[in-house]
Amino acid sequence: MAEGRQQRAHRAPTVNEVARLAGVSPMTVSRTFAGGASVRPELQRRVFEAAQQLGYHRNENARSLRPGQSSGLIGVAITNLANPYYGQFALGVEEVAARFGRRILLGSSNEEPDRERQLIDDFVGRRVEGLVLVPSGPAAGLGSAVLGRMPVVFASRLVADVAADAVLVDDVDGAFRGTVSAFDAGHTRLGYLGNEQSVFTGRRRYEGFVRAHEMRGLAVDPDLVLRSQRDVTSAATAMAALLDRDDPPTAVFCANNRNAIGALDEIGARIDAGVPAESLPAIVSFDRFELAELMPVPVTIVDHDPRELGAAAARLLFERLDEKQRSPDLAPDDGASPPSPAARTITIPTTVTVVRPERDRRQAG
Amino acid sequence: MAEGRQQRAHRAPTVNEVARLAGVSPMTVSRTFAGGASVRPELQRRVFEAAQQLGYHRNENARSLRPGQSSGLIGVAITNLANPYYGQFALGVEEVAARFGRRILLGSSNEEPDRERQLIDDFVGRRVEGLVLVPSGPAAGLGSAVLGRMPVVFASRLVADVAADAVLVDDVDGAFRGTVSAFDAGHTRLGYLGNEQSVFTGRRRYEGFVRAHEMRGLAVDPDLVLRSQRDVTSAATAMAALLDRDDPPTAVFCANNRNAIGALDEIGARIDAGVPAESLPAIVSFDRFELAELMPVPVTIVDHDPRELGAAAARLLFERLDEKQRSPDLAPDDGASPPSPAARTITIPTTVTVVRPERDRRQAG
DNA sequence: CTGAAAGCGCTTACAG
DNA sequence: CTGAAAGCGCTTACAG
Repeated sequence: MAEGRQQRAHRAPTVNEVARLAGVSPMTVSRTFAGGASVRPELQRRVFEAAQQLGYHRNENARSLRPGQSSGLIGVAITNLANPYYGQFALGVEEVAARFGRRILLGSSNEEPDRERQLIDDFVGRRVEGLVLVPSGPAAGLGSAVLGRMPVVFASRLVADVAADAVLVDDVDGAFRGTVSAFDAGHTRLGYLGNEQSVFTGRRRYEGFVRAHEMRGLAVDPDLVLRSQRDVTSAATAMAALLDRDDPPTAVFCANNRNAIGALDEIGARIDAGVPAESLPAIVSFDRFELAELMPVPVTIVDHDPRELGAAAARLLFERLDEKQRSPDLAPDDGASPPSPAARTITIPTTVTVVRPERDRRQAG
Repeated sequence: MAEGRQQRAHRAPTVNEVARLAGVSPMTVSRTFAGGASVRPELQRRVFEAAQQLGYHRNENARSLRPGQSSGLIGVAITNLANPYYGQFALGVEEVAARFGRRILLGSSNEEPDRERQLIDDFVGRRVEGLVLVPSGPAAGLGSAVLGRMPVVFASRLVADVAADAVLVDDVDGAFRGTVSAFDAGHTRLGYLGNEQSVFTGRRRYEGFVRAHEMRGLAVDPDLVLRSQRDVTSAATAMAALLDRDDPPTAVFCANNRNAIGALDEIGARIDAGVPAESLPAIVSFDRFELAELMPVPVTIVDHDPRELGAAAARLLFERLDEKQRSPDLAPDDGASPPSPAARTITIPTTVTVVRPERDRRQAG
C-alpha cells in the first residue's frame, strides 16, 4: 500500500491532447465520445486507446457551456439530512435521476431559509436542469426568472404564491385518521408533538388532529400541544413535559418521525426509571420509523414511503423536462405562445397501521 | 396560487446582458460579482440592480472552465443511502464542505462496482475538486491519472493497492470488545450476522469476532456465522435461520446497522408469536441505531458517530486541497519534484456501551 | 467520413 | 478604476 499509485497534481487532459496522441483532429475525438456515429471504427479505437492512456474524462462543465447542452444535474434541497426519512427521500430522487442519466446535487437546508436560498442560488449557478425542493420556508431565491427557466417540484411542502408542481402527502387526512384511530382505541385525551405552525406539514397535520377532535365532539387541550421540536432531543424534552403533568395524556400524536423517536426515547427513560409501560402513553406517529414493532407501548403509524415520495417528485420533474424538450424554445415574450400547463399537484395517500396494538389498559383520568 | 409566477422557458441571462442593461462592460460585471475590488460603488450598484432585474446567476460551469478556477464541487459516493448510517455520514461531509464553500455531488453505488465506476467517472468529468468514497469494491475508475489529479479520501473501507487517504473505524478492536462484552455477560455461543468477506469492514469485524473467541479459548461455530446480508429483510431471514436451529445462539453479533435492525425485527416477530423475550438472544450491534434503549432483549452497541466519520473524511480532503494550493503546479513529470506526502489514515475509535443490560437469564444449551 | 472555424460564458492578463 | 482581447474545453454548423 505504501507504494500505491498516488501522484503529483496534474492538469486534466483535453480533447486536443487525446487528438494529438491518437493522430486525429479534436472533432474526431469529440464525435467518438458522442457515440461515434460516422467515425471509422479504426479511428474510434485509436481515440479510446489514447483517452485511456491519458486518463481522459470529457469535461462536462465545458460541454454544458454550449447552447442546447444541459448539465445533467438535478438540484435537491432537503431540510434535514440527519433524519433517515430524508435519506430515503433523497434515495428515491437519486434512483429516478440515475435512470434518466442525471446526477443529483444535494444540500441540507437545516430549516434555515438563508441556507436554502444559498443552495438554490448555487444550484441555479451550476445550471441544474431542475430542482426538487423540500422548502424550509419562503423558498427565497425562487424568483420568477428561475421558475421561468427550469422546472421546480416541491415535495412534502408547498410555498404560497409559487405555482410549481408538487408532490404532497395527504397530511390532513392522515393526521385525521391517525387521531381517530387513537380515539377508537379508547383515548380521549391526546398530546401533540410537532413542528411549528410556520411549517406547511406542521399546519396541515395539526389541522387533521383538530378535525378529528371536532368530529368526535372532543376538545383539544392546548396545554398538551407542543409544536416547536425539530430534533429528537427537543422532542424528548417536550415529551417529558407532557409526562410530568398531573394529568398526562394517555396517547401522544407525533406529527413526524423526529418527534416520535424523541417521545419514545423519553418513554424508554421512564421505563428504565421504574415506571410501568402500562401507565405510559400510546404513540401515534406520522411517518414510519424502524423497530416500531418492538416498542413497549402501543404504536400506530400513519405511513407512506418517503423513497416513493422522492421518486414521484423526480418523475414529475422529468415529465416537465420532457415536455420542455418537445416544445423547445417558445418565442420569447410574445404573449401569444401557449401558457405553460398549470402546476400539477400529486397527493400521496397514507395508510394507518396499528403496529403494536393497544393492550387492555385502564383509561387514565 | 393558480396565478402564480410560473413562466415559459427562457435562456439564462449572461454577463453581457447584465452589462448592457447596467451600461458597463462585461468585465465590470465580472469584477463586481468577484467581490467588487476596484469597481466604483455606483457601478456596483447598477450591476447588482441589473442582475437582480434579469435574474442573473453567474454560470459556475463557465467559470470553472478558466484554468486555475475550481468547480467548488466535492464528489461523494456512498454504498447505500437507504441506510440511515450513510445519511448521517453524508451530512457530516456536507456540513464540512459547506463550511469550505463547497457543494457535494452525491451518489449511492448500492454496492455495485459498475455503478460506482460510473459515479466516479461522472464526478471526474464534472471536475470535482476531490472525492470522498465509501468504496464498494475495487473502486475501478480510480486510475492513477485520477488519483494524480485530485485528492481522494476513502471512508470506512480501504481499497487494496490504492494509496489514498482514509478515515477508518477501528473495526477489529470494536468487534473484539463487543464480542468480549457478550462473553462477559455470560454468553459462550454467539451467532454472527454480517457482510460478505469481500467487504473490507466485513472482513475486519469478523476478525475481531474471531480474535475475541481465540482469546477466551472458545471456538466459533461456523454454522452460526451468516455473512451475506446487506439489507434489513435478508438480515431478518438470516436471524430466523439462527433462531430455528435446535441449538440457537444466546447472543448474536451484528456486524452493522442493517443486520442489527433485521435481527431485531425477527426477534419482534417471535415475541409477537408468543416466544418469551427471555428466551431470545441478546444483540451486539456494530453501529448505533435509534431506539436501541427500548429493545425487549439485551443490546450492546459498538458505537461511533457516522456524522463525525463523514466530517473527518471531509476535513482530510480539505487539508489536501489546501496543501495542493500552497505548492501549486509542480513541474510536470520531471521526476525531481518532491513526492507527495504519504497517504494518511485516521482511525476512529469505538465505544462499547451496554444499552440494555443483560437481565438474569439462564444460559440456553 | 473528417477537419478548420467560431462561439458558449466567463475571467486572466494587458493596456489605458 | 475600466475595458478590449484572448482563451479555458467543448461541440455546432459549415466545408470538403
